[in-house]
Amino acid sequence: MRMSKLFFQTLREAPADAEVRSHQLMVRAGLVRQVAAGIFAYTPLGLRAKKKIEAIMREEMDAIGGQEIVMPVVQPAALWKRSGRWYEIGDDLARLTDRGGRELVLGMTHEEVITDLAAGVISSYRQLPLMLYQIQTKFRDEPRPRGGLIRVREFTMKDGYSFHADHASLDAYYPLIYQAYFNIFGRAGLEVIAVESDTGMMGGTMAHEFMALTAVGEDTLLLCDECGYKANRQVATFVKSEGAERKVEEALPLEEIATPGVDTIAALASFLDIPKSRTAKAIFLVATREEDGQDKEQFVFVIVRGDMDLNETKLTNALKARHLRPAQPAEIRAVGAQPGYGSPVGIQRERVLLVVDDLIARSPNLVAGANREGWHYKNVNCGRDYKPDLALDVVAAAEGYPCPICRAPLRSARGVEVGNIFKLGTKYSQVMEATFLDEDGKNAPMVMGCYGIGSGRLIASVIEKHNDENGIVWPITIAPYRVYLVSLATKRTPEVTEVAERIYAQLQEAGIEVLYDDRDERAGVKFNDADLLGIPIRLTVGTRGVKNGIAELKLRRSEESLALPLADIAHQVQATVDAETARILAALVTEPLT
RNA sequence: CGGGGAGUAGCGCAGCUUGGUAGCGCGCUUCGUUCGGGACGAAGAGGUCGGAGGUUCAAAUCCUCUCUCCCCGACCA
Repeated sequence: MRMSKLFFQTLREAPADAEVRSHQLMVRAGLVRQVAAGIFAYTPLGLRAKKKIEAIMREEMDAIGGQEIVMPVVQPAALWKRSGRWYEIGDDLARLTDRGGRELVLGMTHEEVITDLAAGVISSYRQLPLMLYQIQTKFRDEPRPRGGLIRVREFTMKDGYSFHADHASLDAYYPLIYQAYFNIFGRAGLEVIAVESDTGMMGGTMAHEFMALTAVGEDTLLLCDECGYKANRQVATFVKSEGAERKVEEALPLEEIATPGVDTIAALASFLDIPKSRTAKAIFLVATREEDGQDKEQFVFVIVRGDMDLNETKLTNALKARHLRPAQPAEIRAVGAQPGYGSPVGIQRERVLLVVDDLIARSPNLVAGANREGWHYKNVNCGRDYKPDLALDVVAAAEGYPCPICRAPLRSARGVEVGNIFKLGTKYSQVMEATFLDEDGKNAPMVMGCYGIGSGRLIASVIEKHNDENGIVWPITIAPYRVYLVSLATKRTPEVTEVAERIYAQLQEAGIEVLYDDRDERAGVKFNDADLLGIPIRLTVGTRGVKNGIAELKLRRSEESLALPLADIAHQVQATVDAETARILAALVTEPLT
């Protein structure tokens, strides 16, 4: 491609509204342009990178038996009503009506359509297992897009769905997809870790998220450097030993104490000069739960130790709630509790679901609120002073907490979720009646798995990792072009143009993707753009070189340059392409499923 | 949805306090000189000042409403 004809624009300065590094670089290098909040257009260079990544996805999906299909973005609401998600999902699901008044949705994912599709085609166990995938647009009306392509509303996703005759077949397939995912990210030059994750509204029994570790990540991960335990904070567990150690302490009499103006845990601990771990934190929530096909709201009173935080995901899952929201002050008072001085002692017990963290049940003599402004109780004991409905692990793991496997301190890190895989089981096949006849001639629901990777987020994550002060440093496997050919010709040096044109033709003939900077610009402009665009191999043709019969080859990722004889230059460039590609593939690893 | 910030040329910004001909840098066009790490000179093009309403002789500037975008949080198959 000739730069003089390319639809692109490099910017010397980043747009003011781009804060995240990858966003700034993608806009400055002319890969994407923002159209609306969380909605982007890809321009030619960005699209080429996207297609490269998607080609890798196709190869890896095909290698494990995947068959590519395409499903619609606009889908009938009826399908979503059948799965129930029409009612479960809120405003993230974009809904519209066609001219005939029929309800439609913009697909935010494709479980409904694929399950319906599979149900229509599959009728026998002989057709299973099967894996179908597509690379298609999704639309999720996110409340807050952010970070350029890190979190958007419209995006392209590679989503795959596998169908099995039984759980054993899915269990056998899962490690294959797990490895395929490592292959995809590895080939894209992105190091990821797989962590256990919440199954969320997808449902299912097992799930992993593939996380690229970066500070701009939206998820918090807990990692153990000793034994390799890794989990999303939403599901991470840890060893709660401290409470057990104090179990020997005897329960002391309940005592009411004046604590004027002390309405936070931090203030309470400093007022009484005790560690936060000797206090109980009250959290008031309202859970939406389905009972007899009806949504019902339930006031939930949660108690965790003062030094710990509630993990809402754990609580939501434990309660099988659809949704949790903070309770309003009026709602809190209505059950007999006092905001800021909340206590399980003396509330209208029948109106609340009382949940305590299991550590609370084992921690004696805590300080808790007295449900009276300016007063607290000392020596509150679970079991003696109040009886919880549930005692289970509902607190969030944090940096330094003991690893659940080996007790070494956990480390926390931020990550971007670039892919995820779920064992769905029969969640969708059951409600949508996607059944087949098994070997015994009985109807059974298909067992499903689903597997997703966002293209744009993956590109952004790669750039987030691979850049320097001058611009992007593409891994050669997904770079928009592999070679950036710089001609330093001027009007007075037509011989340089001639050589550059010849090299351009030779490289193209050799099948090497080359971006030819034939613009009438000064050397500095071209070199700076080359750095910004980050094409892995730069070939420079100038007066000096031409005189000596050489062109200059420089890798974007290194400072050194190499003189290449003009004769046979395509072969030498190809060798460099191969070496750079091999360098990335050498980093691929076999990851056993943990 | 709560909190904070911003909308003036393709990009980055000034002008607004104190109302009076809409500006600067980069980029873009033409010509000339230059030419191996973001050249120089000259001449140009490009604007409903986010939108609507109001105050005023007069509004980018003051008032009201509204839309959009960004950041933090809530949220996030």
